[in-house]
Amino acid sequence: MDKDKLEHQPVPEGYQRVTDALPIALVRAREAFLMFYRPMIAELGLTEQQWRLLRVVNEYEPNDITILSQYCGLQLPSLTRILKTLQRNGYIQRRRDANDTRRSWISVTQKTSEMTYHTGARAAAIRDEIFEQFSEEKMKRLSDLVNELAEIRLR
Amino acid sequence: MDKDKLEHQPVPEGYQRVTDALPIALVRAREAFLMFYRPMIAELGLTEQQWRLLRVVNEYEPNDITILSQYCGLQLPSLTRILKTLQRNGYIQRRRDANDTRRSWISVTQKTSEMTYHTGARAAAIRDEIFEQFSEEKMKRLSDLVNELAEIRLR
DNA sequence: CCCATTATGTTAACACGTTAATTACATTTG
DNA sequence: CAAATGTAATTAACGTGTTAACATAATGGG
Repeated sequence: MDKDKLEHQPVPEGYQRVTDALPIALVRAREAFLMFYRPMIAELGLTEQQWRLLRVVNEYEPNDITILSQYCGLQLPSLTRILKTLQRNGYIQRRRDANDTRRSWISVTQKTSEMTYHTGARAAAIRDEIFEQFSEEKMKRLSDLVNELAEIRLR
Repeated sequence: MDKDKLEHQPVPEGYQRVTDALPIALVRAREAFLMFYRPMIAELGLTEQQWRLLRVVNEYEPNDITILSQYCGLQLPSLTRILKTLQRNGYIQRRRDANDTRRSWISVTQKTSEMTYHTGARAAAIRDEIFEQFSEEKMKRLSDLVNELAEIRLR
């Protein structure tokens, strides 16, 4: 290989500058967005993933762990751990499926229903605060594109 | 999906359905995108974060750890660990700043230059494959929006 | 100069991400 | 119906994410 070229960092045909890399931008965007919610989630004594899972279960209960995994963007091994913690702390409950004993049905407890209800207004206020810096219209355009990207698959 | 569940779960004014939540969509989009690169990164024997960091250092070397942290979207404690591993495996080198001994200057080794050079074409091919499912034009629109969102800040 | 303050990392502790292997049960097939 | 295959969830092992505490070095106002 031509060592002189490397000293000036030549790039092959089609090389993409790393600063254009989408995954990094996605991580940073998520980070900036979540920053607004962290104080609230921390006050509840939850992690961001626990909060995410509880909101999903709250809306789509009862449901099995595989489906929850897809809705939350959390992998099964993570979910196993998180559910264990949340069950221990009284946020969720599980029940074995009678016909297929491999499966469990997950649902929230009253504690979670109440928490979700009472934090709703505050979460909405935070969202409005975000809209002041990033309009609802832009957010809509972004969501559509992001959701579409989330659908692409390796062939 | 049973949207009537909320009958027994009234929602406050302004409540946002969790399936509309942007952070989850961002995670899933990143996941879908990265799926195309995982085989290549795995073959190199690197993790996704190590790969990300090496690409950044390769383009912006030498640089200090705090700046790298910002460019990569990796936090300092993570970077400390990753740099330790990468240095042990001969991918990067560090040098103390003479004027400010707290700081380190990170740069790549020849091993990394060569790797980056040789994988450039394959990475470009993967990107083209992605463009078949998600056009370059959409990608541009998405990147712009995502980068703008990444700039918002808590006041 | 000196002390308080600020800046650059590192360490520690615990939770999550990722892959592979495993367990246990269900379903299909020969 | 038994063997093979597939599926739901867990476990294990290791790396990363996140927060707080820490160590050390630079800096700026008395």
